Amino acid sequence: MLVGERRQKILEVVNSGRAVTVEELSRILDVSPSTVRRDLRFLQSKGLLYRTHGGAMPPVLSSYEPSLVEKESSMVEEKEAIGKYAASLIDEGDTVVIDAGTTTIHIVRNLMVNKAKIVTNFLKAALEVPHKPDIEVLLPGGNLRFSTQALVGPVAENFFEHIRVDKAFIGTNGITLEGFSTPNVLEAATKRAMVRCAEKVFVVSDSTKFGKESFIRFADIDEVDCIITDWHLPDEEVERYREAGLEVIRVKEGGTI
Amino acid sequence: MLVGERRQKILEVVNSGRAVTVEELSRILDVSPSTVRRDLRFLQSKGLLYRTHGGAMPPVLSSYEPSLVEKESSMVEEKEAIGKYAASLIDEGDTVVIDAGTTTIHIVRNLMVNKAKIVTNFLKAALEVPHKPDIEVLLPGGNLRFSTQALVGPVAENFFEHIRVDKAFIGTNGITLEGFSTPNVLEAATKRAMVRCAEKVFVVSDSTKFGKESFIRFADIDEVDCIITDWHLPDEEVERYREAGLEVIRVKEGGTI
DNA sequence: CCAAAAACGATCGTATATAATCAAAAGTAA
DNA sequence: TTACTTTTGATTATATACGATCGTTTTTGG
Repeated sequence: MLVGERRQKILEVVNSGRAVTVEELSRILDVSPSTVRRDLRFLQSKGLLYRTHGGAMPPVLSSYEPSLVEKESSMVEEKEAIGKYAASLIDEGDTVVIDAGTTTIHIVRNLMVNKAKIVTNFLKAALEVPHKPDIEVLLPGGNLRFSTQALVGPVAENFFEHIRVDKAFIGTNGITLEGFSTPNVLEAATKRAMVRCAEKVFVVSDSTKFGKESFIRFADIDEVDCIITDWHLPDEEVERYREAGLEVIRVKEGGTI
Repeated sequence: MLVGERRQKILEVVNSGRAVTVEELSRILDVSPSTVRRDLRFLQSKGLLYRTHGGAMPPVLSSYEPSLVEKESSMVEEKEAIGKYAASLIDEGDTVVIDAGTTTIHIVRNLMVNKAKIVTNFLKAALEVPHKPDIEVLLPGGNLRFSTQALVGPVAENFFEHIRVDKAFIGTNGITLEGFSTPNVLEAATKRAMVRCAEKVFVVSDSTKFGKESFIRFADIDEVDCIITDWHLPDEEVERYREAGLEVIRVKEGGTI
């Protein structure tokens, strides 16, 4: 069997959604474990699977932190509606920070203004900002996290500590009455810096994140001005956050309110 | 049998969906393995099949081979060879700067090391660095230029002024005995900062840039240690730059010297 | 926490595939 | 015919793939 053929078979097995062991692949493909390991290393370097001790699994299942591909596939309509509405809040000439995430990407895709300064630590977003003469895209420096395409670390934090912007749109993995949280320490630190550099802070998040608490808290409830979420969030939940002093906006399908 | 006819038959076999070996094709078509390899090489260069050690397979099956779709710009083979050779100059554990450009992208695609720190102002390159645990990708901040996907401006320059790296690989649009030049003012300033932060400076450029002078000069001839170019550059030209104190490396096709 | 077991990466010798080279053959044009 | 180019197959040095081994790291199960 040819090298490429074999690697293709490995991808078929792994991307069918299940995890597989080195020993198993070695048996199926009739090659030594060494060879299987070499192949897995190669495929991992291309980002096509995730290597774990003893075997491999699809990249989307790689950790408790869902990858971009997976997350983008769930709640897409809701996220798009949220992004569209959030984009409508950006005024001509504004300077705004846009966080990394599967919801925030829809903000830049729906940008309406002709003049603005967009600051983002999200490479995917930076590349999707509409090309207009008076729209400027600024990136902080930092370490690139492959899984989320976000720039993080001390360089990024330092950048945000030295700028002031009109509005920040932040994504999150968990929302409770205590605050907002995310699974990754580095990204949390960056989000914290972004929150602090903005005049007005918006959290954009679909309704499934409410009531969940992730690993690290990056903002207290009173550090955020407004939550933009979708139509599924129940009234009583909205009420609780309003009583805590936040503005809560539930967008309807299509991004209206 | 005519050449075109034979190649057509190869495509029929391969695009029927299965992988095929050189030996098998040699027998079917009744030509030598050398000829089969020549045909396969030709067909691969057209993106019509994917070559793997020992044979070939349809391009759709080789989802891990991205370079098939992008044969857009000129001097692709030369640039790839230059990039491959430049990549081989990066040692384990090095910290290197990689500039934006159509040649430099091939450096990251051919990275061989397992441990390195890659600093680049080129978003496309940052996203194509192989995912390995000890390879770190660092971006300077800055303004994003849409046309080149490069980060430029004062933020980027300031970043490079405050770091030191082992090697820098810089692209250029013009090379004369006076120095190196590029059309855009902002990018020139960034290149200048990159040149100054590196222990050893390599310029990577295909041979068509020699003798041309672009708008802004970003480095004098003595600020660069080595030029890596392709096999088309004539001997007398090489000699001129060597007399000026530069190392000039002409890579052969495939990235060897 | 520790120790046994499993999996790992690195390395090496062997086998195979490949590109580069060259000379012969076949085709082309004068 | 001759001079020239293209195509081909044989040759050879180089590159790549592979499995086995071994010392190290990670996981597991007390």
